Amino acid sequence: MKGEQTKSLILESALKLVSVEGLGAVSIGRLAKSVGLSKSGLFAHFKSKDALQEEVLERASNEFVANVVRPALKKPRGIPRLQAIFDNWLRWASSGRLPGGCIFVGAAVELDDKPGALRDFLVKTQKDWVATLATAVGLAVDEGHLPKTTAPEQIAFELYGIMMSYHLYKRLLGDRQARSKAQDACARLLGAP
Amino acid sequence: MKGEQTKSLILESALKLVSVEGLGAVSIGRLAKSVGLSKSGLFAHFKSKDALQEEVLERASNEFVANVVRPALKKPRGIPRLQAIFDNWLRWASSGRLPGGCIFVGAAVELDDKPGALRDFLVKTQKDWVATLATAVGLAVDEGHLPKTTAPEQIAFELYGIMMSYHLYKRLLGDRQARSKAQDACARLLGAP
DNA sequence: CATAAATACGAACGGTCGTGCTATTGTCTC
DNA sequence: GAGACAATAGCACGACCGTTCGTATTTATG
Repeated sequence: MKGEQTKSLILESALKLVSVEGLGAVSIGRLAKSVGLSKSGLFAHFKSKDALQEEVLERASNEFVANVVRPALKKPRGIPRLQAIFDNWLRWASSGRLPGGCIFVGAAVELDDKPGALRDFLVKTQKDWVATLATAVGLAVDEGHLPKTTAPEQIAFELYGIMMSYHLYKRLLGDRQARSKAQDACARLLGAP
Repeated sequence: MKGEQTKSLILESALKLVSVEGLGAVSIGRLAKSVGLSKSGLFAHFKSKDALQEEVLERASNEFVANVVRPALKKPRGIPRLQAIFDNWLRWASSGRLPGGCIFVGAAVELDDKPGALRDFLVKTQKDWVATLATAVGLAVDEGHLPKTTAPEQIAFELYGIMMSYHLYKRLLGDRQARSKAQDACARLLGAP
């Protein structure tokens, strides 16, 4: 089937466009032009714009797992794995791969007041993600890398915040030290009780 | 002049609408309907949509200063003032006043890749804000409330992150403990070296 | 190679968008 | 109260939106 590979090309383009302009700001017409298809030709691959957006989010989620989560699972449990997760996230959030930064940061803010299947899907992926973070922290406690009094969900919350702050400092404020600030914050979080 | 007070009413409505839907998603027609004006009648108050958006951001900034920054300045320098800033921010970020949450969180993500006067204005306000945070931290160091080795800009970065994480946990994930998580994170940041 | 199916195109639909015009209404000043 | 001026409404415009439909072209299948 050639359809599948065209669809994949469309989503590839959509991912970049969405990362820059946001989910709601990408129109089918402009996306079609960026891929070199006609509006209706592109539309035929998805039954609706909602479906297109959902597939974009799904693809982003898959890439996130492949680039951030999965590689880190090869590292030994505990701090090394946590550190790998964090480093991979930093890389993902500012790789040229997504020229506009992490899609989920944009989607989270855009959809937090917009009920619907799209929001539901996003919530699911984000809950999965913080659960993954918390689990990794829990393993670090088990390994004795972090004190037994550590609350994994609290650490996940703070890691999430560091990443968001990094995103903003780098992309909006243009802070060249954003990365080192994020790393310092992470080091203190994981290094001191 | 009646014009000014109508304009104020428009901005009042716009603030709420923008907080829920985002800057780019609020159209002049819908805003007009929500205020009870005709599209052109409303439009006449601003020479362009850009100008309208800028005035919305400016008003939000004024409200932010009035609700978050200024009241905290009455507290004594150091930890008490820092704590007040943080508490006020939490309240602002989830008061019914802005039904969709903090406007700047939305605007920051929406405008980070969209050059223009609007983005420039936002960057200015956000830099002011982190500078204010850092200054408050510096004062706490001067007062001896925080160790002399504290890096104020680093603490500001992390406070920013805690607030962003709180916003997301509460609004998107619907976490009822978001507030206490944010407070715990803040307590650790300001309470332990 | 023929044929059926999958894929892409172009045009058109009712809507909404931001933004100009021209009137008409309302409000302030003397 | 009348005249000047600010404020609002109504309407029209071109552009783009998501979506549908009929048709042409490409691809896969026998």
